[in-house]
Amino acid sequence: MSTYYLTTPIFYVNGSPHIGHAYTAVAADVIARFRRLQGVDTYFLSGTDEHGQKVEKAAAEAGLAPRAFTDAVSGQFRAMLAMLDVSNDDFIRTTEPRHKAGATALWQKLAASGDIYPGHYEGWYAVRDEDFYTEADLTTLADGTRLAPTGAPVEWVREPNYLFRLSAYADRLLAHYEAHPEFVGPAGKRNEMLSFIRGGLRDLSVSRSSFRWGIPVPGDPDQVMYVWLDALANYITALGYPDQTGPLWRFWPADLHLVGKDIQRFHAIYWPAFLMAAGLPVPRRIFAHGWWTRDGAKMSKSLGNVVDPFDLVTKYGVDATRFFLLREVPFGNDGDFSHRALVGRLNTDLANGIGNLAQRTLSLVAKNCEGRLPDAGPRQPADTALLELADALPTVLAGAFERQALHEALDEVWRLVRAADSYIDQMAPWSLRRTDVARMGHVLRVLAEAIRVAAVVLQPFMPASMGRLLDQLGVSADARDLAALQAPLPDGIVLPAPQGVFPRWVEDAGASR
RNA sequence: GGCGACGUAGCUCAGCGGUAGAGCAGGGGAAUCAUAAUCCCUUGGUCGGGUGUUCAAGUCACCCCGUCGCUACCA
Repeated sequence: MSTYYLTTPIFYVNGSPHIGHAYTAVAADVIARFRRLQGVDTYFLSGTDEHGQKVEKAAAEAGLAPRAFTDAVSGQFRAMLAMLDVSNDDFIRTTEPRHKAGATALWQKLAASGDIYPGHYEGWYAVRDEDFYTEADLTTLADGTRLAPTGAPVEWVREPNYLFRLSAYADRLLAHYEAHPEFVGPAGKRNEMLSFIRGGLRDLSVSRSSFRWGIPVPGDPDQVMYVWLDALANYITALGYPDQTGPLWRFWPADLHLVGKDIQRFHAIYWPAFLMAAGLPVPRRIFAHGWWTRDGAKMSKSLGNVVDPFDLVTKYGVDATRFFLLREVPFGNDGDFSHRALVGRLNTDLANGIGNLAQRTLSLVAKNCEGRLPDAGPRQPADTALLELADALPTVLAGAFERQALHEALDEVWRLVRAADSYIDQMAPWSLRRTDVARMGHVLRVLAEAIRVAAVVLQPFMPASMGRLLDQLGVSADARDLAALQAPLPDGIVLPAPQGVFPRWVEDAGASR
């Protein structure tokens, strides 16, 4: 049986979850659920990244010990996943013993092979920002003082550190990119990674001594591991690394690391280099999605326009939220969130679209077929045309999922929904009721089959709603994967009373925005 | 500054050498099974500007204008 291993980034716990985190998690969940629907042995990992200076600082500001702070924030991320119906198989925290042990083993492996060596990092450092800057970022004043872009004065500092021999991997990385054009997506991001590598790779400082909140460097208690080396290791420590004989190790290498575009480089360059150095296969694909703005403006805490995923779900419901995030914008592009846009999708695509289609079909069955699924009859050309569109859907969607073209997958389903609405209008079963009852039944049966296909393939996007729709279509709980679509629904099964799946959003009198 | 991407209907985008497309929004009509939902028809584009290659260019090349991304040790 083929396997599929996909991951979200582990979320950095220096702040609460926002729509960006929800987006990554939902997208990954949809992909994982689709693989399961295909019958693929799937493993889906999420988690939290809890070390580093920023977390140490955020904890101090909150008046908490780092561990107490990360326990709380990590819990918020876990709650977010649960609320969004995200079906991750595991949730790893970098503060867990299993992770620390695995990350330590990885370090030792890299040190043993000579890819980590003692050295020092030096550069322009701004004490006020607690950050290093490159020469190009700096402004030099008349008196020779150099300033960071933030206006903070910088000084040249030299910190003893362990370095990773990244420079030695440029050629191997380029060769890998060459041999695997699909390694990084979208294509534009791949170009950026390539030009970064071609621009020359310098050895990477992989330890820090300026703060304490991290995994200690083996054999050197004065240093902690660089958070990225620590964090990236989660993808293998969750599978049991360094033990490569455990039950989960079969999932390595990962099929897909889904990431936000801001952390592409760490995943597409540093991580594969670490893995090469450790003698492990590299992930098959790294795909970066875009960012959300809010009503056209950048989201930021200071502007106070951050979209809280908990609020979204409370207000619009889980499935409408999930659907909106994936339907509104081509996956990989940036998108804009607005109440208006979300309500537009909710009403047009869900309530007026598939919701209404199912309701009109099922209520005709309820009223005119004694609530039983009518038999399939001889097919007329229009029937065949609609059913062929439906039957092709699983394959078409599989292709879209292969490329993480989630918006395209939805687009394809809606082609079927529109075709079905067109079909029902042309066939007019409400007229056939008086002229040709048998044909009316056959038409409704064709519609039921088409809706069933749509509902099955939409389960990954809207698990709860599509579950309810499949209930109404009389599809048993164990016959809801792609393989089950091969068999027609049993004739004559009794269907429950139809009930709208997606109510229209009606603006309250008092509601603004 | 360097490298790269993009600029197509009001909006969001697809098309990437052979008579300009989709969804939404707008207009007209039909139907009445349905969540006043649906269906059909339709308005709308000198495909950022220019030069060139070609029998033929949103589609290739070059230049210009505009927008955006990357340009490493915060994540």
